[in-house]
Amino acid sequence: MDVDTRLLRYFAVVAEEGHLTRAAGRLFVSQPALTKQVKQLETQLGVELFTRSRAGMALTEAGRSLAERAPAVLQAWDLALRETRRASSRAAHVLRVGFVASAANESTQTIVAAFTRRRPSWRVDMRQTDWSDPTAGLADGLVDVALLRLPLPGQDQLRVEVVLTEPRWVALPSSHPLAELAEIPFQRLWDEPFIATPPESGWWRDYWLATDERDGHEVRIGAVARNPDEWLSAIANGYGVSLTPEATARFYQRPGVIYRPVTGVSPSQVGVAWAPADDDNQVVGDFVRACLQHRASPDMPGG
Amino acid sequence: MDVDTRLLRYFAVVAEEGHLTRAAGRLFVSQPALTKQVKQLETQLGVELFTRSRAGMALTEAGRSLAERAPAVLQAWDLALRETRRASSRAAHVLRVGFVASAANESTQTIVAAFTRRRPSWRVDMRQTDWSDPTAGLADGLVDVALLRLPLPGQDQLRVEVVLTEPRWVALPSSHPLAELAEIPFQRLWDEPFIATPPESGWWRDYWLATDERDGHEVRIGAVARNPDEWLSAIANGYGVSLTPEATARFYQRPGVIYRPVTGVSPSQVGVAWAPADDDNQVVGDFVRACLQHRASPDMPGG
DNA sequence: TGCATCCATAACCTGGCGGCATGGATGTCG
DNA sequence: CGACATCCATGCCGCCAGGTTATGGATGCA
Repeated sequence: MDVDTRLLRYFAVVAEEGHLTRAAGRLFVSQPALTKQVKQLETQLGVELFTRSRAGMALTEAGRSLAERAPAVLQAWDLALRETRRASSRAAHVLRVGFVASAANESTQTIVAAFTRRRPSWRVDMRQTDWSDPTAGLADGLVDVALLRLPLPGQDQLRVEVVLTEPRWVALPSSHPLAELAEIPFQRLWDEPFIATPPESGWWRDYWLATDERDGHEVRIGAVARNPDEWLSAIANGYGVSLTPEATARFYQRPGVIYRPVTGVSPSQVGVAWAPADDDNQVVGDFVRACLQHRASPDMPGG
Repeated sequence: MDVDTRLLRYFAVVAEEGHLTRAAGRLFVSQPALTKQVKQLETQLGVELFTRSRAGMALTEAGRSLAERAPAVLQAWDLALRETRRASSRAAHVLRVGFVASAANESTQTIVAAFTRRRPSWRVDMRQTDWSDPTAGLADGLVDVALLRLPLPGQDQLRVEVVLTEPRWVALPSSHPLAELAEIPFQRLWDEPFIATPPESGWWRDYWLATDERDGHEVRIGAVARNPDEWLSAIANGYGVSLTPEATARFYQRPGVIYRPVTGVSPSQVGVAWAPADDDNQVVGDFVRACLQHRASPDMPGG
């Protein structure tokens, strides 16, 4: 008998939540859709997985059994998926490089050029992810190596080398009163609403809100942005301000948004990261070396 | 990303066969359907799995990677499926007993009655499968224990106890010339067309065609039947004759079909079988004991 | 009694899967 | 050299299954 892994994911979430309605929310589908899917799974299996009540959905014995084993199925598929994609890019001499918007700056082209000199037969496939995944797809095996903003959650599961360090600035609506200052003490921003990355990004979100550097002061979220366009629009609309790497000031000029240096917040770093499984991967190694070479002589592309 | 396990099965078969057309045959789908499914899998993965040529489909590197891991996914799902169903019937105090049509005879009710005396709180769920699966669902984990016709393919992966032995008879169209004999030497049937079980039943099919007892004589297939109704119709229609257990003569009387003893073919056995994993399952054990008790005193249901 | 919170059901729309028929490429054989 | 066989791909169509919105039914709470 066949199943769609989607059904198993649905089931797993419902089992975990214990509520159809809440699970539907987490899965971004309507509650009737989930009702039908769960029912269908039960029909296909010929087994009751939940006992329904107004209080929610409780697992039956059979449901518990499935809930125990479904994750293994999903993981097996996930592994197959990642390894297949990895094999594909490898065979095509394509290095998949993930990056988050804020990590891409002038250095990127220099690094890629240096890598291409080391591996002339290889092509670099740059893949940008939105800010819900600070690992830029590395954690999911979607890329072989990634240019990231440090620090980030899950960092200790990855190999990381620092490529460069730069101060954090702030982006403000150009009409903002503080825009008149040439340089802004962070404390002056404590009561401003901030534009935040999505909650899925974990404490990376907190890092860019600098929650640790507010002396206990509560942070106000003015809006959530998943990518530079949403972010720039939110700021230009006056929904809030946002810390950002200095390089952003050069890369994302837009009417209505201005950038200012900030004092009183720690600097940010760009790092190159890869999976421990690729420690012996010479191609990944060459890309990392290209990054480190850049670190040594950032102004000399031919370095 | 989600997949239907069906897609993975399709892929695995195509990978194994190396030919879309042949794989389609094995999977009982049309070749265009397979073409589309494989393409879709490739699109979803964003990866080429095969290199097409007029000679067939050859796996790419990525395809090989997937072909290595897909079986693990399918097995994980298969295990989850079986264990869930097992948990369900166990929790409901239901013993799932599989049987093939020809194995069910007078003994069945006696055995079930004896089991019920041993386990009054348990219900027996009798599940008949068609003749494409001689294990009556035991191999697929659809049942906990099965009443089968021995011998059968895969027998050595199962625990088996013989319940009874009976001669094989032949079923003929009533208008058949040989019907006038009170007893038919098997050799007289060598040139008759035979009704066969489906090919999926493996050499169980050959056993009921008695291919080993024809002295090398080629067997003629007159029709294929998956269940008693198809079988009786085929015989009544004159498509062929068929060996069958003696008990069938009592259970499946129908106008146009007669039964005669046959000399020169080995007898057949009814066995009870269970999965080695259930060696310590006391409920399965009780059912087996009920069968063996029946073997000791078949005429005394209370025995 | 009115409201909130669950899950189930109904009606509807759409996309995907399967089938058949057919096309295109490429060896093989008379 | 042309007819044929053998692959896989494509176009078209019917149908089902998944999703959505709106609504109903049961139950606990203020």
